Amino acid sequence: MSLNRYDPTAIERKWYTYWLDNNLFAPSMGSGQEPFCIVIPPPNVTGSLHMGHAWDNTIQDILIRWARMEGRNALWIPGTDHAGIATQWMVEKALRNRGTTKEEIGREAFLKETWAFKEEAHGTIVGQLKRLGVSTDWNRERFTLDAGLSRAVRRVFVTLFEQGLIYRDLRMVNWSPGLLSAISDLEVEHRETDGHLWHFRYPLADGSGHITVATTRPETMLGDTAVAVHPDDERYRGVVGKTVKLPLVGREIPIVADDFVDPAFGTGAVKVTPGHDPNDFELGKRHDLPVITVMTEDASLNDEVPQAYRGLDRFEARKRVVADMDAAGLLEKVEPHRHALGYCQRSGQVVEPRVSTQWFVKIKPLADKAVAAVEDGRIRMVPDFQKKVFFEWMNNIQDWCISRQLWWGHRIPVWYCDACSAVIASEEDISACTQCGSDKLRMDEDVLDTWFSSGLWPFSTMGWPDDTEDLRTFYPTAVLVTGYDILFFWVARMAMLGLWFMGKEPFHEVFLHGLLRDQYGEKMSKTKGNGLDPLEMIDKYGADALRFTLAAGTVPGRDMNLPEATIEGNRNFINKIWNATRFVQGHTERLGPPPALGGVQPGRFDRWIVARLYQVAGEVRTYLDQRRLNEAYRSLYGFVWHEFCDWYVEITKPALGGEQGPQAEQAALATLHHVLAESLKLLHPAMPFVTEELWSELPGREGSIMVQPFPRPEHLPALGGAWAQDQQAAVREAQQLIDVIQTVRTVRGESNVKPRQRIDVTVVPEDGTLRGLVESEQPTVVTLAGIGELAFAERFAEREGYGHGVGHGFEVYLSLAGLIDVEAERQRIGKELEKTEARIRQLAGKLENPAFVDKAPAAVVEKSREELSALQSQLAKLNESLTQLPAN
RNA sequence: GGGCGGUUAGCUCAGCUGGCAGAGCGGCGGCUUUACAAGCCGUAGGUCACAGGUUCGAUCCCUGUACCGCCCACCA
Repeated sequence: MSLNRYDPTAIERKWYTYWLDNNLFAPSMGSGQEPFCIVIPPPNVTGSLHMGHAWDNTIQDILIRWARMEGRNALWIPGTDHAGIATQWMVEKALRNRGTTKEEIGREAFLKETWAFKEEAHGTIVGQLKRLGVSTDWNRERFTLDAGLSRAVRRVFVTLFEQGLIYRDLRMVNWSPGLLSAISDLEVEHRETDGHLWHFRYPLADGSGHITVATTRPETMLGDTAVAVHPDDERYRGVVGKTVKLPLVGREIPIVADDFVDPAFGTGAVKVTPGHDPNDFELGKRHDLPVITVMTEDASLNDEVPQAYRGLDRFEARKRVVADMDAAGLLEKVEPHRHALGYCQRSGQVVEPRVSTQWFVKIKPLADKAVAAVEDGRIRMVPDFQKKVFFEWMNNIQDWCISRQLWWGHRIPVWYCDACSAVIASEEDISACTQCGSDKLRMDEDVLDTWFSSGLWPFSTMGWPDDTEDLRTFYPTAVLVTGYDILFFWVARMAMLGLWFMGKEPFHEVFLHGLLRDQYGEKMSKTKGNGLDPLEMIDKYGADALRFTLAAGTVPGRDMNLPEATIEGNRNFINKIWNATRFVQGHTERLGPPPALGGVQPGRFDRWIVARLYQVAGEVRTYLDQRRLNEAYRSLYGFVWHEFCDWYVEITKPALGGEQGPQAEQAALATLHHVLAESLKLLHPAMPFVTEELWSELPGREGSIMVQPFPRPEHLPALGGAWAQDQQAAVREAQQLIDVIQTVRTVRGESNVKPRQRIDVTVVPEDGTLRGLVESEQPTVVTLAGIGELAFAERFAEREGYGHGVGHGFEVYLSLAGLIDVEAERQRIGKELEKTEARIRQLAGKLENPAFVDKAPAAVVEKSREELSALQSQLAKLNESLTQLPAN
């Protein structure tokens, strides 16, 4: 069968089904095979995947498919994350749209609702991943809330609890009034915000005057329990120990001295609200101040404040307090003030510091192990500079607040006994108190931070806490691929928990890619609506084009801009490969199946393209190994398009036309086939669908391209015959011949000679080697350069009517009588002269410098000398050519 | 307030042991060349942000400056 026009949608579904049906994504589990495992960063079941996911998964698929072709026991485990906050937020939003709330329908119904939501999102996500072509082993798919993973979560919680590394405490936490839950430090987003600094007068209780405090949060004054000044501040020396009467409230509160206060900021006196400010909370502890929480969970004022303010939202209350203070003549002044405010990442609400009882992980002991593993290289970071970022955070890490006042997630496996007040952590559900036997047990209402379960992902997905074959085979995983934006959220947690529970790092390498941006460098996001939708791009250009684009844009750690035009360009590249295959296929059908390489007598160009193929194969492997995907695919793209298609395919045309005898014909056919087939293999990890399709079209190819050996430079010597001999010479000679052809073409182009018009050419080589070379490849040179009569001369004096070109070690003269544009020619030569002269000055200067000649490596000096003399002879030729141009 | 990136062609970006600055897109000129107009041939375009330093030699290494982006951070 022969190929039609390239149409991605026509082939992609077919091959994905084929791969699944043939179970090609499962690990081979062959003994002696080196394992190579990746666990997918589980996408949130909140909706659909964006381009960032497509990027992340393309990289992983490339690494996995490559490893498979290298003969490794490759496994990629797929799965999804329940994403507690994010998912609950979406479902709550949906409920609100239906005019109800989760409280109204109750916990059980809400969870049912959320599971349904999850199922739908999951279906969408899996469908998208399949469209992208990911070769994950779907039989091993996991979900963070499934039974196995939940068991792992409980095991980890209870173990850490028993080790004293999980504790419950009354603390000031980041409270999200939008979510009605505590959130971790990492979930707080700091943003510079314009605010004000209000100066309030607090009258001294003894009537001897007032003290002025400065605050950005007037409403919290209703919860003030002190005023603080710096102990050394002369201005306030006399008032420390006195009390003030808190305006609007009437409470008498002390003036205390504390080092924390910065005398230079504001008035040097600060109101102290231990219930609503982390600093004040600490300060309050030092001075034994009462903690008054003046807000409800949704951040409106509660009954601890005077009647007039109760029930007001905190920002309403702020206005009211300022107005009332002003009315009382106690507002001294208001200054604009820009400061960083904490916002809840999910709900967007300003975080309200709030004292509450939460569960924490004492994280330092775990962090130390992770830092050590990165320091000593058990975990490698790509790019390397991310190590610094990692250490910075890990070395200043704070205890991790893991309880969330949500419903969607792993319930905290702790029971409280109302009879004996025991607190029991248990892996199994319990119905009676393990201390007193009472059945008056209450299970903790809260759930765990989502990242608590994702942190176990590299081993929970493999069946831990059971001792499974997967764990024994695939843990530690080879590489974790993700964006640098979740280094702390996820990578750090996996490193810590993996080392703690498995005793081994969860991955040998962390490969951090960047963030995707649009063509203007803006971060892609749903809210901005500037994101390219991966499915839309796949529909339009094919998954392979999208994947190749993402791969070729992958520079470790660097953000990528993704203009649609780039995807289009790469679709065109695929189209090029498609058509090259059609070309080869056409000749195969005509001439019969291609012989093996070992059975033909290769010509110079055959040896050249094969040598280049294996050079490129070496580069691709090296670059992939270094995770420099951009370089790997730049190299491959250039080879396939600009060497194989632009040159080699063109070069074979005369031979395939039978002009050079049966031997050359067979050699060309065999070489075309081989180079194409091997190129398809090199391309396969990046563009699996089209390479599989084209592979299946090549005669004599058996089985999926997925499991073919990835080409290596070492394969070249095994080809036998003349293939491995004098590769350098073949490459050098081919390049010289190409130079001759290009030089002729340039002169033709400058004089606007029609492509089909044959022109007589005289080549003036500097030595006999080149002449012999051109003569031996005359048919190729003549065809590709559009030459009529090809002649050689040692000197060529006649200029009139001739176009002149200078290449490396030769000149060409084109018989262009009547065609030559003298003025254009003069300008072109003039320009060439300038360039040559400039370079000569540069080189000569260098060589006249004794320091250079002395100190630079001999090879560099020698190279410069050679280049200089070549340029000088070129210069002479150009000058001669210029002076002999006809006057007009 | 600390820290990390970036600044290279009109645009988007490569350039990883210092030795002639590259690609894609876009531009310009020419092509119905029997795989491909999603193409082919040719071509123009750069003080590698700025200032110093190291070096025979710096886009690359060091120091500083200016912008841009990001991360972390409890000064009200």
